[in-house]
Formats: sequence, structure tokens, C-alpha cells
Amino acid sequence: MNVRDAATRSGLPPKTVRYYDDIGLVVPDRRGNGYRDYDNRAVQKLAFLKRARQLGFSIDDCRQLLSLYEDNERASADVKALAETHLEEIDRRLEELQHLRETLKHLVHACRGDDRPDCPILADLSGDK
Amino acid sequence: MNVRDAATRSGLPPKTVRYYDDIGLVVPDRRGNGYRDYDNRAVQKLAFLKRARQLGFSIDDCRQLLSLYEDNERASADVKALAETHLEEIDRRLEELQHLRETLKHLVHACRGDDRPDCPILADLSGDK
DNA sequence: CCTTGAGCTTCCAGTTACTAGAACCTTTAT
DNA sequence: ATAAAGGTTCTAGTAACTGGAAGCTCAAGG
Repeated sequence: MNVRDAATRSGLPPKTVRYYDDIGLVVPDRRGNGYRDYDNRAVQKLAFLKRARQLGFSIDDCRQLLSLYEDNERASADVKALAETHLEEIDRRLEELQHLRETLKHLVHACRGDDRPDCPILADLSGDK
Repeated sequence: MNVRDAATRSGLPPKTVRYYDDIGLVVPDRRGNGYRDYDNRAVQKLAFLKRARQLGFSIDDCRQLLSLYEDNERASADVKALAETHLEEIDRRLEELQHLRETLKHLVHACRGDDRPDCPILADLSGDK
């Protein structure tokens, strides 16, 4: 199956599918004319990647997940460890964002937002205590 | 003052300070020998940038904030509008991340994490319903 | 005065995960 | 025969730096 079909079925843009070939994530067979030829297995892997990326796993994470996915001898503990590490990262990022949100909300609330130059947001940014 | 001192005082790495010069964010004077020469005003701006970047404003946002910062005729409403837009973006990102966290937490919880290959995380990623 | 080491300069490459576009080839349909 | 559609590769651009190399300048010690 050609790249466009593989893309459609996996839900990824064709450009991305080619990119995943380039970086060796999902490497399809090639036909005599040089066209990529994807089988169902490859499409499955592409769909797997789409989902994993949506869940915020990095390409590097995906590489590991994919090899675990392919490995019938794998231990589920390996997968779980990867997911847990990722979860911790998400928690860190969430905390940062929440903190940021509070600060910003506070500043926005404090700013009168009229046509005068007086602005607590800029005052804060400038390091004013 | 040389770039290293400006960097130290503003809390930014010297590389970043030079970068901000390159992209025209904070352009210092040059001395006869070609060395960058920062005054207190420039250091203030660098510190301003550091804080704004920490709050997640993009470089482009920063460019606008900086010009508002410099403009004594500004209307605080302009600043507020910028900050509000940014706040909305943060809220969107927060929601995404929280959703993601739930999904992932659920999966991690469901996975036994032993030495057997059976793994609900991989099952989910593969599109298994 | 000379040398050494620190600090400055610029420029190039790498990072992440694609995406846009150009130039060119192959297949399919008219 | 030709034109459109779809395939190929390659380069460059995105955001915001960061690391490293080659080379110039400056201050201090012998």
C-alpha cells in the first residue's frame, strides 16, 4: 500500500509517515519503482505511534515503546516504568503551568486595563518588588 | 559592562544575552574593540526578559511587552490584553495536560508491571478498544 | 617586552518533530 | 500523447537557544 493510504489509515499526515521512515521508526518495503510499500503491520505501528505521540511520549520514548511492542518476550514492568517516568514529567509540567497561571492571573486581575500607562504587569516583569 | 557581567546581573546565560542581541531584542553599544557594552538600562531589560520568558511569554510576545515597557504613553489595556491571551493559552495547555495525565495514570494503574508480556498500556497504544 | 590565560568576537552545527516547497519521476486516465 | 495525480528526494524553516571552534583582545607575571 502506498504512503497516502498508510497515512490515511493510521491517521498521520503523509509527510510524517515519510519522516518516520527517514528516522528509522517505521521502515516500509520498497517496490521496484522506489515507492514505499506499507503492509498492515506497518500501518498498525504507525497508528501506535500516533497514539503514543498524542499521549506526549517523545520520539525516543516511542522508539523504546515500539521495540517493546514488537517484543513478545517483553516484561510489562518495562513499559510501566517508561510510562511512569513520563507521568512524573507531566506532573512536573502541570505544577509549573499551574504556578504560572496563578501568577499571571493575579497580575491580569491587578491591572486596571485602561488607557493609562500604569501597569502592575509591567511593574512585576521589571522586577519591581 | 561586558557581556558576562550583564549576564550575571540579569540572571541569563551569556550565550542567551548574545542571542538577544543577534535577534535585536536588547542591542548593546559596542566599544572600540568590538566588545558589547551593556548599561544598567540594558541589564534591566534583560532581567525583564528573563522574567517574561519564565512566565511563558514567547520571544515575540516579549518583543511587544518590551516596547510597551519602554513606551511611557502606553495604555495598560494593551499589556493586559497580551497577558490575557497568554493566560487563555495556558488554560488550554493545562486542560490538555490534565486530560493526558488522567489517561496515562489510568493506564499505568491498570498495568501489573511484572515480568509477563501482558500489558494494557501497549494494548491501548495499539488501538485496542 | 613577551607570554599566558581568561574573556571577548563570530559563525556553524545541533536540538525536537515535523512541515513547506521545489525539482523530478511514475502511474493512470483520457 | 498528454495531463493530472501521486510518488521520490532534498533543502530549508520553525522556536529558542546551546555547544564548540577559530581567532582577536586584554590584564598580569616574569
